[in-house]
Amino acid sequence: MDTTCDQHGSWDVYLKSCPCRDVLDLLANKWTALVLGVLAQRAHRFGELRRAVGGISQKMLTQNLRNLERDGFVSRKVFPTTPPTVEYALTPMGAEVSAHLVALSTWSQSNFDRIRDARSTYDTRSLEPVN
Amino acid sequence: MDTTCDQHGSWDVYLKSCPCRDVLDLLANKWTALVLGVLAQRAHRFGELRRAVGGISQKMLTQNLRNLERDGFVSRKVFPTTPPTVEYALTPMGAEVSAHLVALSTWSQSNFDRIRDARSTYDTRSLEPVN
DNA sequence: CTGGATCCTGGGGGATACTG
DNA sequence: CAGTATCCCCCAGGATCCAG
Repeated sequence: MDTTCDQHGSWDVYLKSCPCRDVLDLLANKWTALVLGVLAQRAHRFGELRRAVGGISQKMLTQNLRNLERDGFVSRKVFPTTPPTVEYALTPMGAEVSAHLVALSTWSQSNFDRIRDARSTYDTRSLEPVN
Repeated sequence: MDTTCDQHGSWDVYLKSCPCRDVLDLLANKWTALVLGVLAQRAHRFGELRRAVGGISQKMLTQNLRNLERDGFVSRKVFPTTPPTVEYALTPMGAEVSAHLVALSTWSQSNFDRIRDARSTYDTRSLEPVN
């Protein structure tokens, strides 16, 4: 069928309705790599995290953290102080994935020059007619 | 400033308007990991690719392939046959990133059981009041 | 077969205001 | 400080039709 993959605990993410698509969607999210990347350095409080990930809105950060917490990538510890203190950290499982994601964002940083070149090549090429 | 990062060819993806955010957005896309994952096995024609990545629409596949081609991750070779034949393949740079992305989707597959557990724990916990 | 062009809807995601 | 709730807009993305 379409949704079952197989019965032995192995899934094929290339199938349309494979349940682990959810996980991949979460990990391959606009913000996830950055959030987990920051948490990979050390635990952060909410406001810290918000400032460390430039441009993320409060709503999106909350939403992402909830999802990451639900799937077991992030732990949320509340200290009953006033004003409230909440600390987010990676779980062991979160550390595993963050390694891959950090590799990705690091790669993007250090290879951006090659990509700029590729873009300008592509853009100029699409202007010239067949020559 | 906010957008410049530094002047020596190094960028900080954690800054709001860092240009390599574009790249990360492309790579951390719902479909990119799957498309590059399929192409990592061998070159594919458009229809093949569409069928290999279950659930992707023709529009999204085209769009993704254009972006991936523009940034130099995928090559597009047209054979002047009738009906037209177009073959997509990874560039060397595409092979580099696909390695990271494949690692990610593979991880999602093989650890989905742990995530299922984390979810059910989270869901049942949120039902119980403080005990 | 490989796409481009169009129409249209759902929800992603920002801004703002309010609570504990 | 760390959220939740609401309003609302915009566009990602599916469906459909058409073309080389």
